[in-house]
Amino acid sequence: MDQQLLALVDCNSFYVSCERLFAPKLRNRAVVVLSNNDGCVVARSKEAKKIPIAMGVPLYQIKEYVDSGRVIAQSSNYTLYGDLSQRVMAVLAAFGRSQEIYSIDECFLNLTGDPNPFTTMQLARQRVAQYVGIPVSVGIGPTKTLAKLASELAKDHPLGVFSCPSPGPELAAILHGVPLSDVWGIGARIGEKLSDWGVRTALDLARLNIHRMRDRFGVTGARVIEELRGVSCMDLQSEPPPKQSITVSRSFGEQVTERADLRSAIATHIERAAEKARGQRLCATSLTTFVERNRFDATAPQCDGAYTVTFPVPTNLTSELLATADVCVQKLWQPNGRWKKAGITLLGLVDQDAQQQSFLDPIDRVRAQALMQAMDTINHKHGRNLVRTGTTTLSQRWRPHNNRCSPRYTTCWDELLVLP
DNA sequence: TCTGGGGTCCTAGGACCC
DNA sequence: TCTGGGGTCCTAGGACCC
Repeated sequence: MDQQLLALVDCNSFYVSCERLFAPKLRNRAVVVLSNNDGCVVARSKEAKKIPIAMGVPLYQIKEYVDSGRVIAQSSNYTLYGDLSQRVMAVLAAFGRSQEIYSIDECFLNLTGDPNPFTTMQLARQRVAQYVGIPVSVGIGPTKTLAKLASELAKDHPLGVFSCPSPGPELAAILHGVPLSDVWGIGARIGEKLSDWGVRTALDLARLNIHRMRDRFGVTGARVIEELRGVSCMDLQSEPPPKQSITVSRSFGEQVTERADLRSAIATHIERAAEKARGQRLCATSLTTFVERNRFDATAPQCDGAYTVTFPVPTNLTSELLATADVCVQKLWQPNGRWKKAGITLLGLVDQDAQQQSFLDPIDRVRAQALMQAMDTINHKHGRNLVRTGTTTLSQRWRPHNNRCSPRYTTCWDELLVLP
């Protein structure tokens, strides 16, 4: 069995690269792509990173750069990015045994057994550039975490591909140069706490006592250490796992205080989510509506809230989902509320086609059992071939303990047939 | 004045059941 | 007055990712 070998392919400044395909004047310039309402920066070109412009900064904070022409700010076009992403992924799929599409601009490839992984990835890079026109960086390593880390190093590498050495002094030297915050899975919070322990670099983390990490940060923390040591804890998933939730949310352009405005926004989000669910052939068991105040405004009254409605039968029908809007608004609205954001999440997703099945299964089971009993009894008594027919109805059973309903099936026998 | 949107996983604690 | 322990389900909240 070959030692596992993975590659992480990452599109460079993906949204900016997409925009550059159709606007050559954006090349070699500092470019940023903005979020939905042109609110803040969600992508930066290499030149913009150098200035530096931080990820996520609001547009007004870099207004001077934009006004002076030093930085070009571009509105986003997610349909375009989604389309180009599919093309990039399709080209890359041919270069590994299997592929896991991790995000819109990244995928893992399984290179296990490839005698020349570095050459293969150089070719992959060329092909993507040739067929789609998007520049990519490739990191190669024995675990996802190391491949990811290598892909960051690849961005500064002239060949655009970087291969992680096997665990040993050479790898240790590399990890020593990587700040903790660049390690996949270590965010701001955990990074800060680890810093208090004197852990500053990826090497410090790889050498940390794993039990200490496990006690303080759980299994996810311990996994990061193992992966940095070359022990794979995260498998490549070539089949995308089934979706668990669908969210639609938006910030308001300006604060909302009116009940009707809140209802209107929620209704719009529900309609959009219903479309998404039907598009993916999924039905929801529950719908959560949430509202938030402006978290940057300390004077805003506390009016955050969430309310969940559970459906007796999973649904993706706009009308059925929309019917919950009024009760949600009623629960969440308050006289002095000033809201900045509203959204809805569909949860408990089940396959639309399988849903029909699971809905019928219990009925069939009940019916079949009752039928067999009835037939046994009658046929035993009368020595004849008898069978009963009837209707099965679905009703709800209230569960006070968790404020939910569960389905109840009732069968009503109404006919006695004699079989020939 | 102006600050995105969509996900996942893990854990702790409460309620319930046997 | 005494009043178990183990398992499961559910939810809220925290942390992370792109």
